[in-house]
Amino acid sequence: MSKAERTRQFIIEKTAPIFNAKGYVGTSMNDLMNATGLTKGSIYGNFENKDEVALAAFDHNFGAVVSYIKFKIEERPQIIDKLLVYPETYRNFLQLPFLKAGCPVLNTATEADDTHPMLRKKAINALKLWKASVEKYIEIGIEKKEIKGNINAAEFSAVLMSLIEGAVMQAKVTGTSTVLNITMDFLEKMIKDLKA
Amino acid sequence: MSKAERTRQFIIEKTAPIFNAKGYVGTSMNDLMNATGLTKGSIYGNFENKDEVALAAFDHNFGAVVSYIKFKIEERPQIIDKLLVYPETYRNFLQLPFLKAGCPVLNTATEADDTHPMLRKKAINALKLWKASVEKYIEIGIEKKEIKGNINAAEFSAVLMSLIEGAVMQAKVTGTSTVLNITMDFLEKMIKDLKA
DNA sequence: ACTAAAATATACCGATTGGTATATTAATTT
DNA sequence: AAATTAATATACCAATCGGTATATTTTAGT
Repeated sequence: MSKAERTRQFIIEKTAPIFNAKGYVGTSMNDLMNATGLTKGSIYGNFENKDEVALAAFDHNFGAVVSYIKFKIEERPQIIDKLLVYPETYRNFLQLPFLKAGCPVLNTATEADDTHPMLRKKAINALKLWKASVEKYIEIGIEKKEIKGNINAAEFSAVLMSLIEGAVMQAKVTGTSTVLNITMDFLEKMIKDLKA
Repeated sequence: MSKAERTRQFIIEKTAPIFNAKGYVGTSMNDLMNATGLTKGSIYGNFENKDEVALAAFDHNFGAVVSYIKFKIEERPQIIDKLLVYPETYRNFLQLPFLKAGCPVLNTATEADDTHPMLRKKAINALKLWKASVEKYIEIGIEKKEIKGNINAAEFSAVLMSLIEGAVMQAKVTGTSTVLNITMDFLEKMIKDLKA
């Protein structure tokens, strides 16, 4: 890993939380300089423009969530237990360092939908990956007879994702976890109800 | 209604959709001038600063949703039918002029949670009103024996709101309604299941 | 240790930001 | 119709925006 590659990674890691908290337009080059301790010339030496930093920051933020969840899922042998990772994770998202500014997909989607096509595309793709992953587990669960055969994977993933994103939004803005906990309780019941 | 009051209202109506689409930081005074056809001096003659326009714009955007839903709810005598207004409305939100830029509560909450305390407070209050309204209908429904007695109003409102907000976010960013329709189908089933 | 190249800092650019003081126009009152 | 007040437009402000050209420093290869 060259010096430049390390610096690039350093910039991404330091600025990613700021982009997630303040959004794309809300984050200035000055913010990036303060967060990294580097000067503007140094940042522009490693990135073409602000867009490129923001896009890399999103990948980093989303990647952190994905790898955390993936790790927890892979620890568990049973499909139902794997799916329970989602409510368990988001129930405590305010305490998780890479999620305390909120879900990067949610934040990026609501800001970029009408304003920033490239970030929007990233958010769309993240949703697609998440959906595909949940559906795959449902299908595997059905195959393995761990999940009832009549479960609709597309419906279940839509409900799971909507519940999480909607509850995360409410918890983040209010600063309280009551609605989040109630919603995650409901989701856990739903997941356990999948059992064949 | 004085000229000034009419102008103030005019500014709010013309700029509210822009604030909802581009967000608070993403909307500039220039945007407000273009949207109204008025000059900066004229806008500042009717509002103290950009904040005051943004706060009034949020009230207007949220008020539009509330009055639309309230009207539809009041048309229906049965509690279950009243609650069905929510999925019916949000299922078509991309076609409704005051919602086509997305839910103002969702948009404002995700932008303002870490950045703009006054807008954040407005979003929190909007959620509180929505929650109280849903819970009230549940309680009335139970009293009137239209809804099962063992239904938890707090749980139901949390799930209803999370499902809607999460699905709206996904529909808005992807530009497609499949996930939204699936989720609203699920919510409708849940509401019909409340029946005593 | 010397040199070439890569990485970072400095100083600047024009454009735009939110905001204001003042001039001008339009509406209201007498 | 004249005078007063309210509403709007014009012209400007300092600060900040994202971005760049160039100078300086640091790193890596010989």
